[in-house]
Amino acid sequence: MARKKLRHTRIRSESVRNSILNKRAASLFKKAEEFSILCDVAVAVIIFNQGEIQPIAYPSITQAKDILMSYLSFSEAERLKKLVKHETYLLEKVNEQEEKISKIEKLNEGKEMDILFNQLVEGKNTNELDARQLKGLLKLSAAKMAKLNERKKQFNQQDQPSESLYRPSDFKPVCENVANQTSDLQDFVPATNLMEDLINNPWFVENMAADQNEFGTESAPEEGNDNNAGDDGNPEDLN
Amino acid sequence: MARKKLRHTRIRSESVRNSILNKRAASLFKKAEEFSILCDVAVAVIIFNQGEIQPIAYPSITQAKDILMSYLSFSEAERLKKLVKHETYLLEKVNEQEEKISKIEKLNEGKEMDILFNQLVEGKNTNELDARQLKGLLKLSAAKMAKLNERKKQFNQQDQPSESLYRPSDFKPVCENVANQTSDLQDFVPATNLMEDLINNPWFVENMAADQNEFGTESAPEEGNDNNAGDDGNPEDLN
DNA sequence: AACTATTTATAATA
DNA sequence: TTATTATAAATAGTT
Repeated sequence: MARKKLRHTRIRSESVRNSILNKRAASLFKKAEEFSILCDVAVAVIIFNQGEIQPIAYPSITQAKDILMSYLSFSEAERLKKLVKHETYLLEKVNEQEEKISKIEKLNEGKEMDILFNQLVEGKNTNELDARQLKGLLKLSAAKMAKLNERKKQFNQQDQPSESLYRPSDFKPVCENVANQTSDLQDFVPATNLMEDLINNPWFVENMAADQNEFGTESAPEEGNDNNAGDDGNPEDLN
Repeated sequence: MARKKLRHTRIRSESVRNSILNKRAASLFKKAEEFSILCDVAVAVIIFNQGEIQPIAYPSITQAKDILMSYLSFSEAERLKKLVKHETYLLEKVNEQEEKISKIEKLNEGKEMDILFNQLVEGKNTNELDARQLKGLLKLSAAKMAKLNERKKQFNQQDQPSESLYRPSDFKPVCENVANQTSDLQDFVPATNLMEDLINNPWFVENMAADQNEFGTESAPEEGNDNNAGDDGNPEDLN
């Protein structure tokens, strides 16, 4: 600097300031260039003049950007990469879990229906059930019905004495231990007959048929576009 | 600058080069500071010495970063923020789902046990069950047992005719529609008696008792540190 | 923009 | 390393 000591404050005159700015910027860039060659370093200089959107930069805006990014983005970009990876991982996890939930819920519904069916067998009042439960239940009971009917047919075909129905030729005691431990084993009756009795139980049959007629008209009239009236109980008719 | 003309090539000696690097960097920063004050501009200088991860920067790494980010990385920084937010969202979702799964699975286990119990009542061979199923089943059956015993006690206390047991005073037909549609309604027997019959069924009682003795010694001997031998079937003894 | 009196920066040396 | 110093370079103020 010359003629006088350098100022430590902002230059008031805008024209002077701009003049100085250009000189000093050029000088700074020249020094930066010398520096980078002499010392074999990468140097980036960026100058933001307030009011102007575009900065002036050494070696160039693009190069300065790249140089800076190579550092700022080293840590940041690594973090970014990790984040993206993490995000991908999380998204996968979410999808996996959603599938898992879906499967479990399906399974759950099936099990619930099984329970409801058994509760019904145990005498639960069907008025306590909602439309969804009834629908699932009907599906299940139709399936069970079909199974039982088939079994009944087999029994009738064989036309054997009723004792052999409860103790078929391949019957084995449920627990060998029990067989050895209990003395009054011969007069027990396997619980298997409980279900079989159902198909000969008029209450069960009538109740099942009535439920199918009633369904969708009283418990849940809003979604009642089902036309199950006159349903013969064929499982194929239930979705 | 002094003594001789400046070189236009890289300094060979590493010690000299490093010495020069420090001087020149300081000088550059000094000029940058003067410049920014005099001309009221924002200046950022970043010097990357190859091999070193951390750069040297004016006004500071953080400030240089900020200055640059305000121009170069506006979009990038926004993207980063959004990613972080998204990640938080996903993490929350994952946690929610994990809780959901946990709840469903718990519920599921309970239902499964209910089903197993009913299957057992229907005559399923207990040898088909694994240790976990047996354990849950025992818990459930003990609870049901207790309920039934209590009920049985009530019945015995009341000492009423058996018809009133099956048709208590508050009994209502399961389906009004059925009552109106079926003529042979009066001779139906509610299925409620099926479960009640169990507690008088020697097979069921013996089988339950046998299961508890057998449990953990044959079906799953590897985790058999349970000592249920001589268990009286009291539900409090089951975990 | 060019000049120039100075100040600053700094390469080589101690 | 640090200090010295001769000298190149930068530059405020002037024209």
